[in-house]
Amino acid sequence: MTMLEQKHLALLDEVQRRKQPEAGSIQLCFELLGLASAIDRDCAARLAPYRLSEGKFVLLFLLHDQAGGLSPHELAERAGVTRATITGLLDGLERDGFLARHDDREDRRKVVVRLTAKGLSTAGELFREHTQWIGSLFAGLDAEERQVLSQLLRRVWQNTDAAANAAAADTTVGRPS
Amino acid sequence: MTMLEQKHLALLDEVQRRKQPEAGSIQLCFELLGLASAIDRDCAARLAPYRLSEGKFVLLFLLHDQAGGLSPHELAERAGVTRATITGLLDGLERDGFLARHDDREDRRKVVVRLTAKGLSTAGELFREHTQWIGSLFAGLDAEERQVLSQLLRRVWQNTDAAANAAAADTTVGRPS
DNA sequence: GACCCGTAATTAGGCGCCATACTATATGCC
DNA sequence: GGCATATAGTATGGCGCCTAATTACGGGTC
Repeated sequence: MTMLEQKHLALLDEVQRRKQPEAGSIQLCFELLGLASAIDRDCAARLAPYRLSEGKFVLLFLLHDQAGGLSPHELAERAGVTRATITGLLDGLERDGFLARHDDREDRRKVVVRLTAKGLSTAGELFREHTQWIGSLFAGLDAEERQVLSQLLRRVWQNTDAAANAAAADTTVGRPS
Repeated sequence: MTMLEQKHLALLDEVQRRKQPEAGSIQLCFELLGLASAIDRDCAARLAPYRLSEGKFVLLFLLHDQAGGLSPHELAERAGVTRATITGLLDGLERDGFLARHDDREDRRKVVVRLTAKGLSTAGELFREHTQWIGSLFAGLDAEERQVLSQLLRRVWQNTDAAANAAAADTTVGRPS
């Protein structure tokens, strides 16, 4: 069994047929992407019975220890998505009874989002399940192997645009590395 | 700079605060997912100037050496998405002049999709660019390191549902592993 | 108090993906 | 021939994400 995705097979075939020197890198890249997709799919499948998506789960988690609630704005910042996206996720979560929106009495532009009892218990339950599941994915690797994997991933990440942009920001604000 | 995504930071913080034993695995998992997302984002950014998405690029590639064209059905199979998804992608690609739909004279249910000249040249150009770019991501790793990374990824993949399902299918059809 | 500007949240519209339901055509069986 | 069934493609509606536009409110300035 291959861990590659269907869409990548044709690409890889062609690269290998042409005997291009990048073939090894490309297969490796597709293995990495395929594994990440498989993990995302598993995650979605685990959350689906609760009528939750990964994005919604993150909101539940962000709210689980905030007795005073959070505003959509804060949720957007901490989840790393736009406020517009938060609006849509909150709509679904409110519809399904996981949380409620309340008016902020001090600043009438604001909304305060708080979990319901259902939301709170679901968040706790899922948090435990979720961490155990992820732990089980990497259960086969010992501490040293995990360290090696982390280092290799980090070195690849250095070549992405995200890293390049971070480095550029670094040189303009602080010192060049 | 961290390669973790915003949404993962809060989760990871909480796990570490609770000193759960899975903390190392979870950080590693999030590094893996973050790298994959960074690669996907870079890919999307590279294709955006052409008004293409990754899904559309795959279709262009699948068609680039098919002088006789392919049907939406075949495209769906080879790309690993549903026919409905193909319809949407084709709509966009046809609108932007990369390809055209023709009626099949032999089977009037069928449609034959063929690249235009523009589609053909774009596909060729992008295929070269794309493979070089992926090669550059992994340029920092030598053959042995790539091998190690591949093996580690594969061992993690063994613990996903995809692998479990593949194994189950195996035992029903052929011999247990 | 009227004005401008910034901020909070939402709406509107787009994209890519999905599952489901529908239409048209082909094909096998009686 | 006539009908059931399968297949090809599409339409519809949902989700998560985005950007841009809109609406409501707050706070400063004159």
